[in-house]
Amino acid sequence: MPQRAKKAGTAKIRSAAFQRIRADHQSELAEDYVELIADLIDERGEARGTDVAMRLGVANATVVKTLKRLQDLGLVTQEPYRAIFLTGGGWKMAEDGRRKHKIVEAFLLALGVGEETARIDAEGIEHHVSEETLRAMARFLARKGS
Amino acid sequence: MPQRAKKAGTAKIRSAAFQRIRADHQSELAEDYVELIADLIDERGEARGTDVAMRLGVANATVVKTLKRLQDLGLVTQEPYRAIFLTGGGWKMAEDGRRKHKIVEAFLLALGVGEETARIDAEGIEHHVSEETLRAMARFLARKGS
DNA sequence: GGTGAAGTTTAGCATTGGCTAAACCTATTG
DNA sequence: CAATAGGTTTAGCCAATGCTAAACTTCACC
Repeated sequence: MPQRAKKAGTAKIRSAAFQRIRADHQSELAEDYVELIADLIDERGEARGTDVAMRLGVANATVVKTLKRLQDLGLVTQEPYRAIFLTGGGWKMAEDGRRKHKIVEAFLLALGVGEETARIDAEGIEHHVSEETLRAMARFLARKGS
Repeated sequence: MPQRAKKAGTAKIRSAAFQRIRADHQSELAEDYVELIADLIDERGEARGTDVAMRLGVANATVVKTLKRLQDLGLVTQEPYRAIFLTGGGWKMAEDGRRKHKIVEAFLLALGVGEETARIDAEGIEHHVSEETLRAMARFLARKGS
């Protein structure tokens, strides 16, 4: 007794996009953390919770809680009251994030977007671009650069 | 007693990006809902909770709960066991989302990204592009089209 | 008009990611 | 080597978003 014809197939395909976005959001925070920790280690030799909290704009306690989760995920290691380190997996994720970020930001700049905006938008976009889109952006940059 | 020189200004600017992303995430779900409801109303005259749930790929109960919040936000109206309607503000938000989505998707296609990927990526990206970036994308499309 | 299937809501639970306040280490400095 | 300031963690709260299972409406059909 369908009140209407159901485009079931369409619905399923559509929902896939939303499901991917929800999954992305889950990893997004993790990526932001490890990327930031990697930056801090590179910049100043170590990453402290307070610095992470400041740069992310959240409270200290929030960082502690999230780091616990990241530790469970095998991305970081940590002793109480000590600096934060990345595991192999953590570094891999951080590098991947930086790679995406660089491409997206460079691409936006090449598109004519201002520096400040490019950096901010890249931060939001980097977690939602597929490899295919990244390749297209890289292609654009190569063409433009030549 | 700084163990190191603090680039306080940089930290503040950086955290702004993350704070915007967190804010974006809050409105993101709302936008997805109203956009989807608008689509359903246009396509078939009314939006039912079940359809929304199916297309988003979440459980029915989740939709009910979220719609309650959207109602509090003044975006939708609803009577129990009845279809869902958008308020003026809801329509405005939906239109804005569709506008962004269209630009981003068309832009990705113009970049050479495949249809399927363009649609999925656009869904994720549309909530994170500034007006400035949208203008740059529109400019690109205009140039390309001419 | 009664009945049953489909759609909707309620209830109750889990997880994530925020917060503040208080307790707790660490390490510089006097 | 004690005091103390600053960094870190714990405890306990809240809101949002997801779920399943059970209760409740609606409506089409007999």
